[in-house]
Amino acid sequence: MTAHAAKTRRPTIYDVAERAGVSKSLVSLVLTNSPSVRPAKRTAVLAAIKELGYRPSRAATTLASRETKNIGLVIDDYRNLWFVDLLRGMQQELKPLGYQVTVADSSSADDPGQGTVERLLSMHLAGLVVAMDEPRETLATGPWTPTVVAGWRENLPEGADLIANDDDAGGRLAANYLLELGHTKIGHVTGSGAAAAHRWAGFHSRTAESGVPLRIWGQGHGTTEEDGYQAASALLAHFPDTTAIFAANDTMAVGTLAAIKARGLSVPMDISVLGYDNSPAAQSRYLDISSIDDKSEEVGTLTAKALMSRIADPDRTPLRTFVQPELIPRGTTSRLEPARN
Amino acid sequence: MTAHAAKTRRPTIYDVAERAGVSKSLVSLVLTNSPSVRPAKRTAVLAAIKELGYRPSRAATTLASRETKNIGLVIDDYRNLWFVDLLRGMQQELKPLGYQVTVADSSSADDPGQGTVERLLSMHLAGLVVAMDEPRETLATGPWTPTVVAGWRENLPEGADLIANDDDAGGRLAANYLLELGHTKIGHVTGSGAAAAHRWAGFHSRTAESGVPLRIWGQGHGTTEEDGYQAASALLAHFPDTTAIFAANDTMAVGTLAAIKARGLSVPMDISVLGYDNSPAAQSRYLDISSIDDKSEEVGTLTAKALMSRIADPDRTPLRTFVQPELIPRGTTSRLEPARN
DNA sequence: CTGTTAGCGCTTTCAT
DNA sequence: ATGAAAGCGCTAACAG
Repeated sequence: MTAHAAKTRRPTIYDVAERAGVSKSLVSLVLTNSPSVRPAKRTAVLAAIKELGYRPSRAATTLASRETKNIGLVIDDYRNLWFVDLLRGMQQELKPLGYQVTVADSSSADDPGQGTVERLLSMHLAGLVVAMDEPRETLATGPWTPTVVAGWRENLPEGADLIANDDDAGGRLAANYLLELGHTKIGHVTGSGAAAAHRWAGFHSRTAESGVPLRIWGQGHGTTEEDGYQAASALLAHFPDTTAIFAANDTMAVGTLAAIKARGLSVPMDISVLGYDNSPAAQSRYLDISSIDDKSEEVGTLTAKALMSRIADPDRTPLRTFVQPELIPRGTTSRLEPARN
Repeated sequence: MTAHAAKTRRPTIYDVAERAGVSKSLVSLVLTNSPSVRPAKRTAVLAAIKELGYRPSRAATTLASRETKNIGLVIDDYRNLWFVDLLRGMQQELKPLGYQVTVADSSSADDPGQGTVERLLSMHLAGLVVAMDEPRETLATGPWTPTVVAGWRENLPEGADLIANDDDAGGRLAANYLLELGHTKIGHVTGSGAAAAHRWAGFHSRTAESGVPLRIWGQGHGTTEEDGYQAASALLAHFPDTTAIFAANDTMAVGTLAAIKARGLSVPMDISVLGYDNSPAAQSRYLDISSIDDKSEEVGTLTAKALMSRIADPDRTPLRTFVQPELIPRGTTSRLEPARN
């Protein structure tokens, strides 16, 4: 903008029209990339826009056009990095179509969950993606906004699609892997939440098939690193001969690592540790944690597709899609040494 | 909403008024919490709102009231967790005032940086907070939106306030600490970016004062864990007698830890490692990395205050505020054993 | 206290 | 190809 741009009110489409010597409608036409605008006029308008530092008002545009290209993504905590891949997957699918996604975390709202959704919903969203474990209650999203739930399976809003990583299968994958490695004194540190519950269920069902008893700790508690540390510490205190521990998520796996270190044992020589999420922490060169990849990015692209298809056909029957997780072996797991035990 | 809620258009203030048997203005009054509404009418309106599943249109509200209570926060990557504390600090100050903050990451925009800001700016923001290191260019924010830059000091938009952690002081703090611990063979792994540059400068100025030469690695490269690993590996390959390494950030410190482990050395017995940011990784019970706390939350509250004061007085002279960092000693640093060397 | 009347900035027919 | 006019849903004076 030019130097004389005083700190006056922000320019409107009228200012641009006047400066370019055209009508407001013409400006609107170039704004929407209408092909039926003479090049000369178009450049004149573009020039005026630049000179004035004009930026269309999103509010006015939304109001007038009665639709937005915005889709909202609700997560529960920015520190749960799994949403980053989810987001990337969504963007990949959505950006070419001109949509933008706005993310909001519910933890910062006064009213956990509902407040954030409320706020997002008030902006004429084209669609809503809910990605939080443990929603306090069923979300009242209203029937006007296509919504898909990513990664959580309880209390789905009516009519919403569900796209999630198959935590049950992931749990079985984990159990199978540890069993194949020869472990039979197996522990599991878990916590609250639907995801943890399913991982546990899958894990348990597989170990049960092999007649291997499970040492479980952490039920009803949180899923932070500290929770993982506490649960693993307790587990090891009660069952010192444990040779493998499956943690409900990578963060808890780090806590488990701390608990093992605190007992003076080493990983994976004494105890194997397996996490879940294939988070940045697991991928860390230093931590190098064996983990189950929940394919968040794929969940993201499928979520986006579900959204698009529901926008096209609001009445189609709700989807229930489960993405198969994948085991990523790394440095924290190893075959049980015959020597031990 | 009731079961008969057909999938029709979303209800407007008119529908609510009609259902409650009042005028549109009255509905608007209860929406804005006007005290001059009779309780009976108010409850009637509230009931109608609930029954209809009505949600005010943000676009219309914004357009009509000519102001929003929205402030935007631009970051460069959701994985850079430092923004979480910044955000918390801002929220703490802003929420009581009724403002909400919308965060957007520039990495997901086609046009890095500018695209995101552009989008944010188009929504009648009450204020804008820019929190990214290494902006490609000066941001054209326009004079209509009060903006404050948090944590970065180059290429400030004209008229913007600056609130940042004092990286120079932090660097000096780091050097002083390592020196006090008795280290004299000191290394530094750094990377690109203004923050890293200042940390390095401060660190260097302090070691120089004590006549201690510095082994520096990583200039011009990135600041990821892998970058930290590479830089630290190279540094140690050239100067195997190094006893302490200061990393430009915690992530690089983790990479440094990996490099040290790869050489078969241990921390802090053989080498002390000091990070910067006091990130969740540093605070991890398992990693337990000594670090410099950049007081992001405080930067956040000051940022919010700067924003509020500028909204009140758009013409006040730009602030340049530096927050003093604090050293947090943890398990990765220790006094140099007299035995060694 | 409550209803009426103007717009907010922009998109959209509909003419020209 | 371009201009005129009519709203989008809501707030904000003003009257009653």
